[in-house]
Amino acid sequence: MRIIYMGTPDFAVPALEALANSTHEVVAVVTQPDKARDRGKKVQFTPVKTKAMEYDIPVYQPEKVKTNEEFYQQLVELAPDLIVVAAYGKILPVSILELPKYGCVNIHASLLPKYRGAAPIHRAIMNGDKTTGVTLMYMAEGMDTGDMIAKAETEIGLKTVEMMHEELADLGAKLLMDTLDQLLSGTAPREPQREEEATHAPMVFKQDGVLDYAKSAEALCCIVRGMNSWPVASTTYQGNVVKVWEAEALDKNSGKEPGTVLSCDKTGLKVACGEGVINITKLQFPGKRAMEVSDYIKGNTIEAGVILGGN
RNA sequence: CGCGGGAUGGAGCAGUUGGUAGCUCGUCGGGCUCAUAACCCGAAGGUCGAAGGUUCAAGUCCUUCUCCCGCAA
Repeated sequence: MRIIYMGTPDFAVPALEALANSTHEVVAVVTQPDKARDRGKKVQFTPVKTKAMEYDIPVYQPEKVKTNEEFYQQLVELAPDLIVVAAYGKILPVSILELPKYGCVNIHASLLPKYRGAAPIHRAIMNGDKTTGVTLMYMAEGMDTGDMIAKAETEIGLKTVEMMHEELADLGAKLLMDTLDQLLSGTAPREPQREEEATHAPMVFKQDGVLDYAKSAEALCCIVRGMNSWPVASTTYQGNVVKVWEAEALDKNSGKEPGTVLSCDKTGLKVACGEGVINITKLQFPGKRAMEVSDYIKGNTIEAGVILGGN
């Protein structure tokens, strides 16, 4: 069978790899255009493009897909039986959704209908959810609103976004492969989403990771994990933006004003919160690399009593 | 050539107007102690990111390069 794969970031790589290694033919990969990003504005390929090139699969990178007749014609000529999408990053018009004989399916990193949208993994962790998962679904016009085909659930525990990304990417790939035969014979199940249970997971920005010590230590730790390794939680110390990579909630109260540094030693940087105490164990100062607090204090000090956050 | 920060013993940092390279932690040895991640004494360990230049003399000034980091995307 002829399959077109559309995806962009690392999350979309495992499923592409699984398909490429299957008995089916991935006739084309569609991914976001190369962009000059990072320091020195170097042009970088998307992870999916890099993987596609390893398998010598033709890569398409249209700037626009909505009203792009030329791109649509290219897809028509490729005559796909199925289109698989995973974190592609652009909205597909109905004309494309209806093109393949067996439809367009999407791998979404949440247990739909919860966390529809751009940052489902981040939001699930930041909200302190116990579990999350991946959902394989048929694509519809709305944002992640299509009928569901299969799901896989997993514990969040103390995992960071980065760890969950990897895990869910693999789970998603597995889900796809387990269901592929049904998809390609038109016998896959279809379960409509319960609209009333739907929630949205908007994109995360740096601003979302600015620690507000009025919150509970528990909640702040979820944010820290939900922002690691991107965009990374942060706080302010003496006018510098300090990134907070790792932290744990301590089950005790200080009575001090939220944001007050209680102590800073090799066991961590303890800060008073609205509820509980947060123990920051790994941070990063401007121009420096991330380091354990136990390393940081070998040549620096953070005195007890100062207030972090300054806002 | 997008803007800026950094590269100093294993780790984290100092190093003033250029003049024998320091601090904290760690490591090793010894001591104190019922004991210790605590304390005391001592030791090892650095061609100061690389290459050139200026100088009587460069971690410190000039040039080029490499790598790392933040912002912006």
